Amino acid sequence: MTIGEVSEKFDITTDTLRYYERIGLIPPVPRKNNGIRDYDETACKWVSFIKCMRAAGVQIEALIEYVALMQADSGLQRRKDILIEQRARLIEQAERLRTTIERLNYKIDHYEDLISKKGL
Amino acid sequence: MTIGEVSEKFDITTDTLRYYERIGLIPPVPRKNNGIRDYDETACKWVSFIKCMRAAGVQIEALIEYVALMQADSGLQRRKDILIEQRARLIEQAERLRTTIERLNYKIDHYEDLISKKGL
DNA sequence: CCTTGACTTGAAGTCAACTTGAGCTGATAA
DNA sequence: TTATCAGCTCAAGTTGACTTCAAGTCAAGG
Repeated sequence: MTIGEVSEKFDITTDTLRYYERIGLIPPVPRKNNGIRDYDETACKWVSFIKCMRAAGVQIEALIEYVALMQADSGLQRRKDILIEQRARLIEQAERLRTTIERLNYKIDHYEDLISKKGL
Repeated sequence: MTIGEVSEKFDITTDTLRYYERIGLIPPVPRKNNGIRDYDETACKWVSFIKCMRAAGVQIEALIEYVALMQADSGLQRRKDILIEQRARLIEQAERLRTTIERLNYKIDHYEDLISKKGL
């Protein structure tokens, strides 16, 4: 797959894909003889993984460390720890979202009351 | 309450509190004769509300508009719409978090397998 | 042959959301 | 009394995560 196709597929600009690779957020993508990136399934899976993590707000730093360990095929325990820590962050964030949504629900109900009363 | 006390209470730096007020993220805080901020209950409630919203990732822009309408005591329907839109965003984000946490769970389980096998 | 889309490095630009610094006042404690 | 707080303002700086630009080269398709 060319970078253009991957860009379409995951809705990430080619610039961002190259940027991600440059900073080590995804491992080096295999190239054709002419040096053009040729995304294989593994590369695509990385893109998908990173996209998912970033969309949830996982920090680039943590992902870079994870990807580096992955490439070195080392730090099994450390890799697991990174994922556990990031998961904990996300769980916290999910809880914050929950309470905030609650608060908004309450306020919105209040507006509904006010607006319906205005009509009388 | 002084800005310092409010800062302690909500764990927001005094700088950030002043910044929030300056950009209209919270309404102007009442002052003492000498010009020093004197947070009353209303002001504290605003701080609490904004802190909650920001922690969940609600954009400053939307909050500024909301606060402005609130001060003008106008745009009842618009205010409600802002809250509804922001709530929708948060619900989407909560869903993204959910799927990402799932994905991490899966990967972490996988690492548990690998690590336990290594011991054999 | 020329256009198109790929590629390079490296730096500069952008945007949101703070954070810091400069330079001030006025109250309090050693 | 000196100095050290806490407060004030306003402008400028920082950070994270891209995004764009310069200034090219290269290779395949029409």
